[in-house]
Amino acid sequence: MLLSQKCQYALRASFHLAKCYGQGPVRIADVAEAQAIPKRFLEVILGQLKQGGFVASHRGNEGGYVLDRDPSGLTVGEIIRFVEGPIGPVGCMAGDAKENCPLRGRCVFMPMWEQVRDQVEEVYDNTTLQDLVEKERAQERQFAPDYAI
Amino acid sequence: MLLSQKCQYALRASFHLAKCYGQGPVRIADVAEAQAIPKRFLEVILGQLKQGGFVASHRGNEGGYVLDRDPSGLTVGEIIRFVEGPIGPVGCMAGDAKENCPLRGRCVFMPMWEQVRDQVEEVYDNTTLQDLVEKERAQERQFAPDYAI
DNA sequence: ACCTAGTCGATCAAGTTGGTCGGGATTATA
DNA sequence: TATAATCCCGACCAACTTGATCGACTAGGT
Repeated sequence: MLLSQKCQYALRASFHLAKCYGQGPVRIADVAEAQAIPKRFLEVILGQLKQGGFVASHRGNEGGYVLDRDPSGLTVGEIIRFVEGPIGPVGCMAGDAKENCPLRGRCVFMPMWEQVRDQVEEVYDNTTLQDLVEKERAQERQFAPDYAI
Repeated sequence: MLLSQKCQYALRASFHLAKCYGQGPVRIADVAEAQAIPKRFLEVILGQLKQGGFVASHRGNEGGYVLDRDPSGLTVGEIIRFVEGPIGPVGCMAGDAKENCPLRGRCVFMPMWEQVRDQVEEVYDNTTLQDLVEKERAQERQFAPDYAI
């Protein structure tokens, strides 16, 4: 039912890097502070996202992380699937678990599960990090429209 | 992301009792066998559903469980909420967890979470046990239309 | 009285979650 | 080349949840 904390952290971290896209590396500590994520745990998460090709890192002084994908082409769904595995309300919809279902083929719930999965994927796969960044910028303009005056 | 095994068992058990609605008590062992649920575990689950007023039990010889609600008025959503708690992709949408969110008020993800929750609830709250029973009966007619000849 | 079934509380192994820690490797800059 | 900043890596860990199992007990019908 719920997304793991780790997955939410991964999304928030990616989002933060999307905000800083094109501005050079961002330190783990900065991401951690901005997004209220435990720093040591974030190290683990960013390392994983790096394996997946979502982010890239620069070591040493002046180092940090950058988003390694164009935010306008990177969806929330991709990140969730990478961290959590296939999207869906039950495990028996994908992979080998599907074959092991004792009710294989005659499970009345399956159409409902599929309906839910499709609805959820629809949302996650049509939300890009760019969308979120723009949404936040729009909100900031609304609540502090004259910050530059 | 996923519904717990327990919740799926609860749904399958309720569904089975809905199939037998109006035909007297069904033994735990029968439900367990029909729905491929570990019997001892099912005891626990049915006990819980009884507390929630979803089912009723009759002890002694010829005893068993019956659905204590009209299947046409009992939705999947009700059962899921009873077993799993509030529906939604993240914990910080309901109750006290909402207040504890470090990003309270300015979380860009919240509208997306709400969208997902609404879509999922839409499906679960509009599927009754009666719907599922009828769907299965229709399927059986399709695959074995002449079983009574 | 006796059999059948539900009931209740304790218990439990294994896996997942959500982290933490120490120290090592790498790089920019002075 | 020293140094400070920064990421990197594997090990470790406590707490919780999941998915059960067991034995003994209680209630009901015949």
